Amino acid sequence: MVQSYPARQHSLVDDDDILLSTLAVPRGYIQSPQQWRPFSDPSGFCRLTISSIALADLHLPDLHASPSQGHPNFAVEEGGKSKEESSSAIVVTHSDSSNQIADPVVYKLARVVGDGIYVPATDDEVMKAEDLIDHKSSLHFVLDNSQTAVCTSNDDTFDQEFMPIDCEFEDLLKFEDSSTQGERLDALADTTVDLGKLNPQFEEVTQSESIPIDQSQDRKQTDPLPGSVESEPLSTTICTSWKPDFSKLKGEICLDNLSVKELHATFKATFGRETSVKDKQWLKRRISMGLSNSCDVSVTTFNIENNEVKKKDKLEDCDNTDENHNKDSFRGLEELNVTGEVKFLVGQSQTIQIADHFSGSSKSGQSDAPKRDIAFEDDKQGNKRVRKPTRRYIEEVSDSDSREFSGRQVSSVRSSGNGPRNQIRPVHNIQPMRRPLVTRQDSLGGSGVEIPYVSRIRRGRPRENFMALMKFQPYEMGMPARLVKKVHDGYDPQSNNDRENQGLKATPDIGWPLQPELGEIEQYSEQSVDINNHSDEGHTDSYADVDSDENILTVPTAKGGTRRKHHRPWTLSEVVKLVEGVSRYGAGRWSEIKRIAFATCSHRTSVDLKDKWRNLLRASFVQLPTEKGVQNSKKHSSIPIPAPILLRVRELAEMQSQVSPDLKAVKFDGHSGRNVNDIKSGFL
DNA sequence: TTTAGGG
DNA sequence: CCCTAAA
Repeated sequence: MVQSYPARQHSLVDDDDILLSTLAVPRGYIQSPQQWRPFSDPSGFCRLTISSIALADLHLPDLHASPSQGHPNFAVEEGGKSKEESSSAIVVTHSDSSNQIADPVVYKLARVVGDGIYVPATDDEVMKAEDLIDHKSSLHFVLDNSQTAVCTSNDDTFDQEFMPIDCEFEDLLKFEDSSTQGERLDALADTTVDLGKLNPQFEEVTQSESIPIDQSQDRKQTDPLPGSVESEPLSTTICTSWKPDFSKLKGEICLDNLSVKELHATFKATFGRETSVKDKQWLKRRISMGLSNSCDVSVTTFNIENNEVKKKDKLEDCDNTDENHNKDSFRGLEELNVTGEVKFLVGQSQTIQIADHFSGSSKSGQSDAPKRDIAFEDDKQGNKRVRKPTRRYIEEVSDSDSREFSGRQVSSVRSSGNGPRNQIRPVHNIQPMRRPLVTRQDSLGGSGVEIPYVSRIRRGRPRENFMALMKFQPYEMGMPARLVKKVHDGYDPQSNNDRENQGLKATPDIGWPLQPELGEIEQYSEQSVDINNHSDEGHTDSYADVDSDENILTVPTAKGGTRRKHHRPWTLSEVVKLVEGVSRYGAGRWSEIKRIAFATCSHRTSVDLKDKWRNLLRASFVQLPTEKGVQNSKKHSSIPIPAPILLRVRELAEMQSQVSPDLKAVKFDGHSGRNVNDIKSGFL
């Protein structure tokens, strides 16, 4: 199948061009002209992956090296009209003269010609760009650690970029139960960086240790939250008027020491709005979330120093709640619509600290040893520190939980799994309350030996959801230059491969640079989060173990019916992601799309994507004529696909000439002329 | 292993 | 979604 669209964007993000493509620019640094959509990732960095521009000679490490001290001004200007044109972009950065510590790196301009060749910008272009930048102050932001950030707010889609909220992490989100919230919040204030959670390899190591026997008890010993936790922030937050004032957020924040009043101030600085909540814990938690922007690295380590863990008693809380905390961060995201600029700022400070934390000891965070050390330091301080439940553990627990939900006890042994997942799946009837040691039965020698399932080392490709983990590990981005360099040099040959796949790629490949025409659809990325929440809420538990055994064939649905276990309805956000993926990579590059856009979805194989696309295609041509809104009348149980998305699908299909002739016939019925602009006006 | 296509 | 052929 022939796909032809201008300057395939992915040429910018392909592995070979890491340096070119993974420019990590603190969010907020880029004024994005209409058609350019910077990537962003939860750590707060944007990846500039613009269809027609590229940055050459980037000193990526340098950019990271001085995160919180000062940044180069960074500006993007658009010179051409359409992205098809060979020369449409100019990118200029220059040192911020107002800040001595400003990053001295000067980024060169480059253009990407249609065929993907990078062409250094001419002096003329550079000058032109600089001129623009100098005279249009709106084009660039001056973001110091203490200066005002200009918010791109609603005219931009920064706020609505895809966040990897759904999929696996959704599951995690749902896994918590309300009884844990109070404690989580408590723990948050002194949470420590949970490395293990962030690094599967670390998991492998640590899981051989004892595992928290009783998780739920610990959770309950803290006081519950004031009931407003989930609802309060929701009500007021709208991103359009969202303008945080970072001038109040300086460097390190120790939320612990703040009074309620100060917390309020911080809150406002963080979220750009007032809060009436007086609960200190809540405030701290909220702010932390806002600041941490879903980075799993626990927020409130803001002033952690030298691996010092302040209160070890709370550490234990943290043990049991870090995953919840993690979820919470996400939930915070969903609710608060926390976006961009906050992330960035905090991403910076966080990054720095974490980098400090690790510099020297863990090259890129991939090797076991350093991490183990760090984690065990905690152990030393906290005597009998209960092992943190690792991500996998959580997954397992949720597995067993949902099994119980569906009224089945799974004791079967899958001695020889057919999929990667089976390799790491413990087979015991896992219950949070009683589980001395997780083992799995192995088929070694056919004798069904029980071994700590931890000991099995992942082979071959890393877990797909590994990237999800890596994503929330901003320290990768903030590593001192030398460390980053190591990565690039393939410092550690052993994990070099992994590193390429996860370390470098995972961090940037998170969001989608949205294309202009897709502006409308972006609406749904946000909305879809809601949809996910609401529609899935009821039976999330059932989903939690979706990637578990096939033993369970059906799951009860909210409506009382049953659904096949392995059928997970596509959420709107997933659909949007898919559409985006297709638009970027082209239909057919399913594995690419899978890897990039659905990195967090361990389900949704590339085949699934393909299938879904096929369906979408069909749907788009079949029901497009029915005009907007009407298609909701479908009796289908699946979610209705909003017309704009379908239109987009059709567009893409036509663009990539993958429209089957018979479908094509349908499309000529008066609406075919509609272009995206029409849609926009019609819908927004 | 990935993709395309049928079931 | 699953399965399989083909690349």
